[in-house]
Amino acid sequence: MSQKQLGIEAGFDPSSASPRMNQYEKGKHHPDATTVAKLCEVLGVPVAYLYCDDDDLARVIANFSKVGEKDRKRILAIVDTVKQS
Amino acid sequence: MSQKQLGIEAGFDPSSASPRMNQYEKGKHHPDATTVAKLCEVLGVPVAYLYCDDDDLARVIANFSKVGEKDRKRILAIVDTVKQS
DNA sequence: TGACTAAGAGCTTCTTAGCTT
DNA sequence: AAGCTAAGAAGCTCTTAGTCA
Repeated sequence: MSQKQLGIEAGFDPSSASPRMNQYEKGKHHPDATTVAKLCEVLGVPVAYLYCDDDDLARVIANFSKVGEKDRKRILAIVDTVKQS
Repeated sequence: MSQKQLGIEAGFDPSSASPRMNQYEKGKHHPDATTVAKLCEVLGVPVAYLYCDDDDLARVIANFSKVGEKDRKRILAIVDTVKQS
């Protein structure tokens, strides 16, 4: 998928979708939270995944919604063993 | 902790920390990603947690770094059973 | 066709100077 | 002290117009 096409599918004005996406990808400008959410939806990635710098946690975020109900409950049972402060 | 104090600890100019934080909390203005990261660091919350609208996944994100090494590996083993596309 | 960039119009936030509880 | 707001200064992005491979 081209930069331009991704922007168009995220709802950008088609006439400026190409430079806009390029400015984001090259780090010249930064998309706001709403724009990030739209791009993630098009790409099928959870927004939280982008804001995660722990590789292990990133794997969990990316796949949590794809595991079965039983496995989700097993994971929740594990994290719920943590003592709340 | 006061709004002002939180902003100061995140590195804002003390003379404008109070209105800035208030504008964020009341939704008048929106902090950029760098600012969000600093505020999360002060609050001890993973940034990914804020960008998560799935309550179950939010619990996992909030506590993943607090479970023991053995349990982290158990969780990773579960999510790694998902077939990659 | 697709990736990329400069420059300015337009829009947003940050700061100042307050008021209110 | 803490929460909150208006309004302008300061800063950023979005659009236009274009180049390069």
